[in-house]
Amino acid sequence: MEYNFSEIEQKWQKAWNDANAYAVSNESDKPHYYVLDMFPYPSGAGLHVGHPLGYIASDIYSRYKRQCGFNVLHPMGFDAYGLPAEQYAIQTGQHPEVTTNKNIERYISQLRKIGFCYDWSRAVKTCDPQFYHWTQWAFIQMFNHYYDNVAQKAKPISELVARFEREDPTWATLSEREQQERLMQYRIAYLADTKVNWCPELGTVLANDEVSEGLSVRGGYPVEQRVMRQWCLRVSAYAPRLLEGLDRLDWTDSLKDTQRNWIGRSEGAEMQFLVKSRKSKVESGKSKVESANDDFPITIFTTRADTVFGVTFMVLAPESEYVGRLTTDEQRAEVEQYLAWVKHRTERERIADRKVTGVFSGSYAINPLTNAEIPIYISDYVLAGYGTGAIMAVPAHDSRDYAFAKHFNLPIIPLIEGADVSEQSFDAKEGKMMNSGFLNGLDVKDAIAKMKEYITNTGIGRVTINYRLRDAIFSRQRYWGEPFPIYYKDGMPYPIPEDCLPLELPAVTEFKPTATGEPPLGHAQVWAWDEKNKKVVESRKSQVESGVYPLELCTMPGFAGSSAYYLRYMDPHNNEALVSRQANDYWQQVDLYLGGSEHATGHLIYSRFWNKFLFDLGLVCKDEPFRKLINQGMIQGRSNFVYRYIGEGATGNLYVSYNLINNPEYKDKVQPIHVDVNIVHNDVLDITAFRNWMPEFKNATFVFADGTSSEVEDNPYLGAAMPKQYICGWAVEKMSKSMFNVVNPDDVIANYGADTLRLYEMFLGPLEMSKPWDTNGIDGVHRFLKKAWNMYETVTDEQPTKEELKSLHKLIKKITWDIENFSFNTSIPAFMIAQSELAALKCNKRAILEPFAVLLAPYAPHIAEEMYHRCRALNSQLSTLNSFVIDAQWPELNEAYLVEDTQKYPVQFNGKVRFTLECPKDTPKDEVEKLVLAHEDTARYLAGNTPKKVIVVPGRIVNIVI
RNA sequence: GCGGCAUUGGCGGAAUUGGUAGACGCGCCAGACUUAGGAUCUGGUUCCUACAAGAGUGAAGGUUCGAGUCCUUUAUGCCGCACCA
Repeated sequence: MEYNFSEIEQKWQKAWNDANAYAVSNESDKPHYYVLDMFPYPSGAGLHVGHPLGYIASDIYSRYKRQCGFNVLHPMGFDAYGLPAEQYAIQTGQHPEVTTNKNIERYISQLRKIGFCYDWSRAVKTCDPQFYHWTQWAFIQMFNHYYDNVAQKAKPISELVARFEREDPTWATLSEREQQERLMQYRIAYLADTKVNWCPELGTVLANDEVSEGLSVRGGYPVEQRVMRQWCLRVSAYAPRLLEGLDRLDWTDSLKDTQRNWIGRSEGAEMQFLVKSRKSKVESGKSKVESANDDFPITIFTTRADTVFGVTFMVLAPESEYVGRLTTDEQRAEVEQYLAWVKHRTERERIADRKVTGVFSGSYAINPLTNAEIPIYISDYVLAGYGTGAIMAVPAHDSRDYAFAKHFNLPIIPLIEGADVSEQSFDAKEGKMMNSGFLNGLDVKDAIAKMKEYITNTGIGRVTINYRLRDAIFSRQRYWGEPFPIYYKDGMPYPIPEDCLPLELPAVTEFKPTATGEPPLGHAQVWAWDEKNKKVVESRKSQVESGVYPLELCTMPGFAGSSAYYLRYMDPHNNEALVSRQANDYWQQVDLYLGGSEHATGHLIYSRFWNKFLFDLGLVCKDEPFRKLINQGMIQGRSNFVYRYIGEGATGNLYVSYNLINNPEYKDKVQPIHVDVNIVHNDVLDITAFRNWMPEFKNATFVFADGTSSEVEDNPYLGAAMPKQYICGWAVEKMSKSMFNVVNPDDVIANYGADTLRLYEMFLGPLEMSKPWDTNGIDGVHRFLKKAWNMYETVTDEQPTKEELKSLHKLIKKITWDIENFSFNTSIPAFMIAQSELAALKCNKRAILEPFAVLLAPYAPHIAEEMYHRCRALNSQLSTLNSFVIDAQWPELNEAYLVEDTQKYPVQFNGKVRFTLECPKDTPKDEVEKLVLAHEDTARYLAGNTPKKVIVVPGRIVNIVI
């Protein structure tokens, strides 16, 4: 019987669907297991073969866990808010919701064809009001909480208010507005004027992880710096816990390192440098006596406290609050010119052009250790966002300070013995100190410690830890995102009551910013908050009636919806809470999370932050969301090329086969042209399809692999002509439309079936590695399924032989190990070997074939399901379609057959194998040694010598050193 | 600059704890069956070599009875971060 994959796959997909076979309950006596894929953004291009790689792996693991008796939560959903749908809306006027829903439909139909065991009843999409209800709700909680740095957890803002009332007598004297402004500095979700990444082309701000090398990650448009009033999330407050939490996670080291790097903890010290009042300096006798009151301290952060003796100047970031205060009248014009220049530079220019720039402020500070007067400069190599935005410059031991000192001709004092700083700085933290007062002679590490002690004792500073991680900017001047549940009264933000959620995204007809430069929500007719009646009303009413206030016009960024979606799957239809206590207690956390490593510094930080916040509020039971995480590699494209002849007499119509392009007559006379990989099979071009592909190839002629141009080979037999082969070249490139190398899983499924696609994606290589999609091997995998299928032609109830059982048990052991270790690629060879062994034994016994199908089921569920039922059909009582492979338990290992009764020991003399000793498998090491020495071959090879050493390895080998 | 990962036949890749390197698949070669076909089956296929023998996991050292695997140095490629004080 033919392996009719499309019939089998359709039959079982329908059966699973009709029986609701993969619906999961929150109430079960079984142990729980939660397997999650990073949900996709449904792009207009649909899925290509790279997308399902991780989904297939997680599906295999889910099915396996289910077969092992676990209650497995394995959901899928859609990250539905995002820029592409909105950009498309701006261009076409098509509402993003329409486009998004269309794309989601397409994704679902593509995913269904691959045969995943998702519980579709739990599907979520972030743009659904029932879903973003809880995104908005979480935001309100963040607004209503502050981070208590002593307790290291979030606490209600009311507690902070109570503390102010109790401890701060000035609190009561503040106006409502002043109080609110003060609280704003503590809230976890807060409004602040911050320097943001502004992308003029997209008309919105972007978070740091959404910008790469001065360009937006989506679209690649230039990004500039701007100060704007924005919603921010106090992610930085959680930096210590985000860092420390990594130690308890089962993630790869590289991903943990990426996060550690991004969080960027550095131990150091803050120190105060007193700025000499310039007035008293410039003119001491003339005006009234300017006292030391005019002196003020600037705080700097350093990790090299040991180098204070070498500080010869200071540098402030151009955005530093001290700049205005420090600039002297004489320097003001120059400073302002510099500030203007810095401001107009885009981030990209700043990165590309790293020449030394800066300006003297006119002021001097006092080095607290040497009492030397040191000039204060302003330069954009000091970042406002890191540390205090001010540094002490040690040119001898910091390369950036060194370059600056050389440029401005500032003194350089070497502090480490033997360090030559005439050409470059000595940055390494090693060596013995000199020119450093009481630090002289100490090793750098000891000097740092001693200086920290000194700083603490004298009170000129304090030991502190600095983090690179910054607060997340949470406002987007965009339409297609979650609206903020916030309205403004007297310019101050207030959350709308929780029982009024969700605050639904209003309809608009224009997706561009308004004429006055407001975000697109400014176009909404109905977008104002009636405080008394607790409802959204027409925008214009806020102008006239009292009690009606404008609503926030920004929306939330993409990561808002994806930060807690894994919790929602636990309890997706709950209208009372994000997730019920009971559901959360049952599922606990995501046991296995699969997705790309590109989310390392975005989604995976934000999710952990969000989860920790909810944990602080006692709403979730685990403080980390994802216990084990695996990054699947990217699937690159494998492009194919034809080679157009452009040499002498070229007509532009002649294409040379790849194997010939280095021949003298064609070398450097051909031009590679991308050809659609879908009309190439195993690098052989389908000539007819090529001619029909595009008009310019309609009259194409070829030099075929054999070097001739005639399309028909002389045929010694009568009849049909033999088509000749044109070989294409290839290269690994990004999978994209313009390279004509996009492979759609639908096409693979149509030609080979979903089971072949699943198996082949796994066979391609290790899950975590990047690899090109190369269809050349797919036939081999498909052939395996066909051969396996043929074994189920007739199934008998005969007793299996020992050999057959051994083959099966070897397979059970291997597949179990593979799945537990996510080594899916090595399973396919194991199946192939077992299949060929069983076929050689002509095995058609149910006792073997039924477990074989069970083992295959996670990888190729449709064919396995059919095989399984063919086995069960032997017994008519079991032949109903109501039981599925998923009900069958993973086969138990039978140790008796797994291991051979005898063990073979290859015996080596000085590394060369001379004979093989066979003995009972449990023979102890020293017994093996005795048997080897007693062997007749041993005596022959020893030839009277005594062996120096006999090594019996627990595995197999016996090594004799003569 | 800092951090991480990789490097094995013509190709993708196996080798799970340091123990017969090259599993399995592709491709290629030979054969079988066939009114020749992009079907199926069988055998072969790291390199060098007529054989025997030898060499061999980017390179060079080291540890070990034994190294693709561990250590040191180094080369190349990929990824992440980057005036982070």
